[in-house]
Amino acid sequence: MELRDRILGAAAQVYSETGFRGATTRRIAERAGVNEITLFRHFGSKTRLLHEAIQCAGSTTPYALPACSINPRTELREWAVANHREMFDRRFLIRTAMGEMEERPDIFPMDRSQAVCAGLDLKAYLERLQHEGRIAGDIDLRAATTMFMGTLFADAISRDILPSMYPDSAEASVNQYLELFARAIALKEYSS
Amino acid sequence: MELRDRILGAAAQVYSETGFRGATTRRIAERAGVNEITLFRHFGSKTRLLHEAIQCAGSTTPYALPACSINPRTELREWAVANHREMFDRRFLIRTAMGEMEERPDIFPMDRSQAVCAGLDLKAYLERLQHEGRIAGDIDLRAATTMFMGTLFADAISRDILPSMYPDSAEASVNQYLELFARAIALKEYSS
DNA sequence: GCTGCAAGCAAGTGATCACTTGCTCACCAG
DNA sequence: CTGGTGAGCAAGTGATCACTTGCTTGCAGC
Repeated sequence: MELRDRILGAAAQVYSETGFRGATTRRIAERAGVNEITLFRHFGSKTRLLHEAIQCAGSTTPYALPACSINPRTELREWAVANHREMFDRRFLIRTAMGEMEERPDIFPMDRSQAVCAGLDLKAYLERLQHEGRIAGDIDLRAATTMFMGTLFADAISRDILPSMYPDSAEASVNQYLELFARAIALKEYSS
Repeated sequence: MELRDRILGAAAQVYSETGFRGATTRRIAERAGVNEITLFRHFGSKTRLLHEAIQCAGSTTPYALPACSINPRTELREWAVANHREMFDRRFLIRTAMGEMEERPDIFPMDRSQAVCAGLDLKAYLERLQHEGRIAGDIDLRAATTMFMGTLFADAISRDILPSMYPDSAEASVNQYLELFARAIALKEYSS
């Protein structure tokens, strides 16, 4: 089964770099160090191969926020850093897939993507905090969640192509976003 | 000159939908209602045509913030709504161009894109406000700018493909973002 | 040693691509 | 009436694409 995974990895990589049309079976086979015919014997067609490869490369084990928060600031920081890194590592795939979303909507399962799941996780976490009175009651948590996720997302997929806009390190930037976010939702520090 | 502009418009449109490889000269000519050969007579090659078309479709007249602010909240809202709308209208082009950025870095002048220019404008505006004491002095305005621009950007390019994440209207969402942003930077209301 | 399977190799097929050539047609100025 | 100009049309060229066929090779189990 090692060969199959090598092909899938190569396919996802080539797709991320050149898109569906640019990911020719020749290039994928060459990248995987495999004869072109082997692709067709294993996956039938280029479409099926890429579909499976992207599905596989896009799936992720989400980094969850704790059900019972002790130190929100620390928990949010670790969560934000982990989520940012995950999106940053997949930035090539994300950018390519988003660019081809209208033409091939089914190739990347956006509605169960990491960004959406993480957003739901964050919103539930913030609602718990709000219920405990640690966040001002008049805050629209859906907008706050979307804002914070959008900030992390935009940073992760733009950082490498707009270096002048992101001079600080990823971790430092995430810390600054978190600082601003905490002020926006009037997050109360833990009282110990 | 009407025909030339029609070709450029069709080229930008087809590129936005299908990317560089998918934007065949046949499709562009068909969309423009023009013989395929006319493209080559006018622009020499597909590459030159698309280059000019994207350059043209990507250029924009920036909506500037006032040099002397009277009502920051209102000024920021109008600015944010205008910038969001501009990015939203160009979302197809932006997504496609970002997806092909590594393969064809020169086709879309990112470093002078609307997002970057608007970000610089916003940062200068906020610095003026901070100098006037209307924004807390310990706020990192670069991070704040990046956060707000990132929020607007992520909303504009994700809204149509993640409707579950953006149930509210664009204008309502921008208002909510602005509300949170004002809290984050501790923006003081105008005192009149 | 034999069988069966997984993979490689050589060659080719029809489609599509960007781009070219040679010609025609309509229009407009002098 | 004539010459030039800008556009269309028909046809074709070489390259590349996804995918197929027929055959060979290496290897594991019996």
